[in-house]
Amino acid sequence: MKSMEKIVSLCKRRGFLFQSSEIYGGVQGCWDYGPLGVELKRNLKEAWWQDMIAGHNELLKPDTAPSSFEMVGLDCTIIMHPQVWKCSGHFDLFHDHMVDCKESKKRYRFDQVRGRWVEYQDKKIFVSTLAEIETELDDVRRRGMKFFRLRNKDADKITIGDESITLDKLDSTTEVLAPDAKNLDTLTEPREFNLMFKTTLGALGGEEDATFLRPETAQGIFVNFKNVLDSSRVRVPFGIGQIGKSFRNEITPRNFTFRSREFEQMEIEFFCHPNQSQEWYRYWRDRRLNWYVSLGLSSDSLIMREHHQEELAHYSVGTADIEYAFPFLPEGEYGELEGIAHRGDFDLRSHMEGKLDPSTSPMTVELNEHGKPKYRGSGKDLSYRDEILGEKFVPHVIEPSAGADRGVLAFLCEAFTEDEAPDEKGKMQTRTVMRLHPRIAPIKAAVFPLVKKDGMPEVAREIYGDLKKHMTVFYDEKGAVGRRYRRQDEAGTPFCITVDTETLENQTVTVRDRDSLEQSRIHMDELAAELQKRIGGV
RNA sequence: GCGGGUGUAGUUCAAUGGUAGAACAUCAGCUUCCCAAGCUGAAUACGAGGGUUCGAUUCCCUUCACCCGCUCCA
Repeated sequence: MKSMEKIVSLCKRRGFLFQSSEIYGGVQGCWDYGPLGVELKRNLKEAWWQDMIAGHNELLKPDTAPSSFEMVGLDCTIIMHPQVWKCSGHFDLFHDHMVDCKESKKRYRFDQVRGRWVEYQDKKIFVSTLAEIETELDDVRRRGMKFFRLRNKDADKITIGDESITLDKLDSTTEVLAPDAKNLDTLTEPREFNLMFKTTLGALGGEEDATFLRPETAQGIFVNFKNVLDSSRVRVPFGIGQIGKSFRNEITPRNFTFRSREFEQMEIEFFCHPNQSQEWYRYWRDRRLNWYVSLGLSSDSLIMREHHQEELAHYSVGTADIEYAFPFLPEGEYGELEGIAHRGDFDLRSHMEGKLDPSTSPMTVELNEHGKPKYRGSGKDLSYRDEILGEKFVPHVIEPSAGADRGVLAFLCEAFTEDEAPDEKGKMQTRTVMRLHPRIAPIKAAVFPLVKKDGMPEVAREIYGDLKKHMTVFYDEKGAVGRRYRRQDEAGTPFCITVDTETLENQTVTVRDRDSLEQSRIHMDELAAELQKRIGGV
């Protein structure tokens, strides 16, 4: 049985994950990687970088891709110019105003709750509802009548306002019947929930120097688009990848590292011709799903969830989430590992012209009450000139955005297995094994002398030293060999190399496989090559 | 942010208004030729702050963290 409790406890016990600042009681939503965890996470990030960026061959067209393409990397700062977040839309989106209902204890986005004025005799109240647009009027009528204790036959005695308006357009909430309340005036004052971490540039900085820790790494790529074009001779279609920390002040961090306040992203912004964006979207969506499977996530536990048309910004051809059946979720529910979004030209154009209004088509710059751009863009030309087509255009963007910490968590959950094997007394013992893919396993191989005598430790140490030049290895000569095997099972080490009597005679060692428990005999000199073959990847 | 629950050793759990125990894990030694064996020994814990009390890990308050449900999740 995979329980989150067991996984969390193993992570702590073996040094995969610790709570941040634990000796002071911990900090909500912050987690540290221990000695094993840091290797696992590094391996995952390196596998991503290798498979997406460094190892990409721009000369060959992948089978399923519309054409060949280039990939380059980037590493941007966490603190950026404040205007970046205004034009990206994060400044507005992350400054939600929320109200709490004192009666129902529910919380609502202030600008998302709508309703109508309802009048009966001398009394006028504002009935709010979360119902869909189509059923909104009926819901307001029903709740309004209930409030005034009217029967169906009295339906015409109340007057319902023609206009459906949101709470933020009201002067006060004292006459408001909250969506889940029976009484009036149960809402608190709207309060700001700032989901971005505010910080200050410069030691003496005041409010005008305020900026934010980035809530995503993507914007660093967009604002460097021109720099990359000018310096690296890449041509559309091409992608820019980045791995780095991002910060979101989550209201309710929970579920171990799944929703952390400080987390690491692995993002690609892929720039292509608008006419080809749909094909590229499908290519990246399928390729990214396969990547997780190739590293050992079971396809039964993964789903690709395409967002419905109504969830999409109008400029987007599609957005899909790759989701994993985390053990802390109820049966049949999935948590997001990665989102692949078609972003059109929203980002590049917003950084050129000023923040666009995504609800307009074609998109125009969002204006303030004076008819000026609400947030001014950089004014720099971020379009692309295709010399072959003789065409100038703003590329469309496909964004595969993965959470590194969520990936690590998914692989930990997937790897955790318990099986039962009889010990030498015939008593059943539980064996805990982390079946991590050899490519991401923190330790690739452990080296043991079978016993701590007869010159076996000396030979084993020599092998250890040689292997260390090629991969992460672990040396252990303490206690019974069975116990040492079990320890490595919990760490997810795929191979254990044991020096025995035969080694002293013919220089062969046994290689024990973590999953099959099978042992094969290999000559010492071939060990590094053989292990690298079995680990796969690069 | 709301409601409920839980905080004791590295882990999983006991007990107690007056000296805090166990199992496994860890370390040292002996033993050991292939899957958590055995023997001997060792180290290690009451989340934090305040209050009540002669005395608090235990009772009370506050706080922090974790778990469950709601809420939120661009």
